[in-house]
Amino acid sequence: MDKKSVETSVKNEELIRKRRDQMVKAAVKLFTEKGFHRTTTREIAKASGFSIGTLYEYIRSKDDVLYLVCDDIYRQVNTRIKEKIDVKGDGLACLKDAIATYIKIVDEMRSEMLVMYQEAKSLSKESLPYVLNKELEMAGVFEDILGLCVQSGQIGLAEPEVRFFAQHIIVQCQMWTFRRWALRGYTLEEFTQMQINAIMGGLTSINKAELSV
Amino acid sequence: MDKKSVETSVKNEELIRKRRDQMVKAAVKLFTEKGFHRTTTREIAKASGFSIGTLYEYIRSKDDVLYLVCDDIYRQVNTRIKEKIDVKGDGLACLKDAIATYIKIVDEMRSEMLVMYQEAKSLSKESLPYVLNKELEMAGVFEDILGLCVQSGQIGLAEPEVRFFAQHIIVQCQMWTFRRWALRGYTLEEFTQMQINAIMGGLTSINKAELSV
Amino acid sequence: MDKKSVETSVKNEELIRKRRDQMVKAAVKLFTEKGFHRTTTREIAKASGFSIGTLYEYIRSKDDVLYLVCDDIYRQVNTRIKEKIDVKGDGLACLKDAIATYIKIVDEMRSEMLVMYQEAKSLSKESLPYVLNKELEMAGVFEDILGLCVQSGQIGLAEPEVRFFAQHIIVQCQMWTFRRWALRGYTLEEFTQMQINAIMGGLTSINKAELSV
Amino acid sequence: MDKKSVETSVKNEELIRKRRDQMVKAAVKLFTEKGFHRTTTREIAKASGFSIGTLYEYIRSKDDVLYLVCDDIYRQVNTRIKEKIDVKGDGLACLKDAIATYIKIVDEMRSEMLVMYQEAKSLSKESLPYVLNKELEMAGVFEDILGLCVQSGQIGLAEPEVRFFAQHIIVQCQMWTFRRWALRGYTLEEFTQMQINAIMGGLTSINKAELSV
DNA sequence: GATGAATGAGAGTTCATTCAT
DNA sequence: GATGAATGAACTCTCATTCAT
Repeated sequence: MDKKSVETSVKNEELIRKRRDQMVKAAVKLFTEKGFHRTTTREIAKASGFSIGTLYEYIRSKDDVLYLVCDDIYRQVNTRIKEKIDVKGDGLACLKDAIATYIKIVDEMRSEMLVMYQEAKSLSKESLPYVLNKELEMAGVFEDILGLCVQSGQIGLAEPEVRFFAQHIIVQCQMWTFRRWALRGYTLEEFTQMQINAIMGGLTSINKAELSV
Repeated sequence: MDKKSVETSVKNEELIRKRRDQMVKAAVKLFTEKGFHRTTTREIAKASGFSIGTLYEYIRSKDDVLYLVCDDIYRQVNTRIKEKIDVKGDGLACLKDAIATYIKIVDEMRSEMLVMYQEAKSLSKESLPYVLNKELEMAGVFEDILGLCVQSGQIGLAEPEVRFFAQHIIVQCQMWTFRRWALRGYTLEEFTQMQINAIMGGLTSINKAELSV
Repeated sequence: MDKKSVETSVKNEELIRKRRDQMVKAAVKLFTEKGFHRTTTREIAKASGFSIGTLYEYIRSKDDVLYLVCDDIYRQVNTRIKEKIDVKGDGLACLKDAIATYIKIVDEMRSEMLVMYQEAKSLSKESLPYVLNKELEMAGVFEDILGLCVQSGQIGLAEPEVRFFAQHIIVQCQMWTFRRWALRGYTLEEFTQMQINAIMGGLTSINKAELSV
Repeated sequence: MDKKSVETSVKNEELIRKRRDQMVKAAVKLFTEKGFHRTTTREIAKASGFSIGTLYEYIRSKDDVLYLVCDDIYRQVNTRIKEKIDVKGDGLACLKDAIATYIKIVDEMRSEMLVMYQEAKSLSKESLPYVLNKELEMAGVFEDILGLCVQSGQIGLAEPEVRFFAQHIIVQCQMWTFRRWALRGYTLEEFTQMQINAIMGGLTSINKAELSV
């Protein structure tokens, strides 16, 4: 299931892309302000710059809008990650860079990601797994980097621990969006530094910690 | 603003407590299944065991139900925390216990907490700060424990770092609810152990980590 | 159909009178402020100083309250008219006095009468004729006075004209309630004087007027 | 604030006019039968010939219907008055004609005006002044005619008396709607003749009357 | 392809009335 | 006689969706 899977009565692919861009942009703005359920399709159409009739030429239902929004956001996030994060060289250095980079991406796409985390639960039974999969794909990057560290002997983690740690890291970075209210006092730089310390510290000292538990 | 602040036309306090318990229990179940917006007041009334008219004798609007749900959950979580977490003795040992205990509470109240994190954004402008405050109160417990560690010289953190770390810990523990889909492979015990390793490792090695960054 | 016709489950007549007085007083106040339909039975009960359950011990339905209110108002108006208006002596002088007196009564019972004229249409099919009858009874007083004038030869009106003129007079006096917004500029005295001039002028000159038409 | 001030989600002005005509016509009928409060929006929609959804495309709330009804009635009344009443020539003759004409208009629009006088009180705080203003506008026509009489020396009235007398006349004419139940015995012609006698007699004899009071 | 008027199921909420206590 | 919790029919209003133009 991918972007094309949302059926359309319009044939011109170029136009579809254009209209959906307008739509997603408008929807993210509206969902950010008032949430998915409190936003009406009329509002989405109006903010997109076309009529309600036209909106329904490019989607089958309001749920499709949410799906397109989530899909678009993941697309962007993944693109940026692939552009900016290289999985090679020194494992730990690579990880540190990746964390900083990912937090920066999270910061740039703050509203979008917040919308996604708050509304994803409203996705249809069919769309949700697809979206969660994209999230796992993203986690994969961190798993790869952690794998690099393991391979080079920098850290000692079994496979299940690697998977867990990737999630651990992602959640910490995303916290910048969903716990914003509790982090008002910190700048992006401070937050980044503290997260790197906390995460990487935890990682490198696991063996010692395990002994002491 | 506390529980009593939601106005009622019913006067019998005992009855109010009873009916609201029924209501909150029913609402949590329904919100878990289909979310706040997709649940109708009629469904809440029915699941509570009384009529729609009776429901509205105990609340003024649907939003009140959400508020009562959040309020009730925090009340329970805080009660359990105060019952089970002692802030005294060896700081690090205390912290380890606290993490394990908190994760256990999170696990027991999984549905409730999930509902809260997903729907809190729908709270009214007046209720939201109240609820966020309860969350900060909860974070306070971890700040206190970290303070204990700092005092005893077990870890070296400045005040802002303490506040940050408390949030860091809370988010990691709560992850057991909102990232459940990504943690299917782990038992509660495994998850707890890994989090303790990750968090406490990170903590004790911060000085070292800072040097190496 | 009279006051007693509104059935009660309470037997003590004294109590019935007392409770209904409270009720009517409260209802007039509320109906004045927000109209019959926008006033709830709960509000009436509360303003009356007893519970909703008690309210329904003294009425069968909300409509009964309106009936009791109208009935009570007519009772008061008629009592005052009978107290203060004498149908004897010089016809025209008597009429002039009656007009002034009636306007005074209208002024004293402004809110009550306004409520009645605005809400009477909501009376049940059975109550309305009864209330309208009371109004005709009131008009009867003016018919009697006009009869006095005719008998003494002061004015020359046939019977149908007498009936019409009584209505004409009553409407002009009541105008002080229902056209208040258009009469803001006048004092009660000015209004009274102008009405007397207008009405009595019309009356005494009818023969002449008829010729000129 | 005029007809257009009631917001619509429909853009086609022609259609708005048409639908609102249907709506007002239906509403007047229903309000006449059962009053504003006892009429439901669904009934209005149905009687208008469209669905409840469509009704709400042309109004924002039920109150708007009442406003549109009142506005429409005044529009019609004023149009007819301007068509049929000329303020020129012999003052008294003009006045006599105006009274007869206005009573005829009142008779033609009996139900409409009755609705208005009974329900206007339910208009919103913003609409009421607008509607009362229209009524004063109407009174202005009679003030002008009376002014004509004063100028030509046919009657001797000061300005405040002129304003009062205009109200006096209007109320007498409208009485044909709101006191119908008391005027059953008279034909329109009889009523008209009697009112002309009563009003014009009062008017022309005022100087004389004042002396005798 | 684009439009927007029309639809009606369904949502939240109110309130007159009842009846066990 | 008094109380007030419970009831549910009925109300106003919304909004996703369709389809003729």
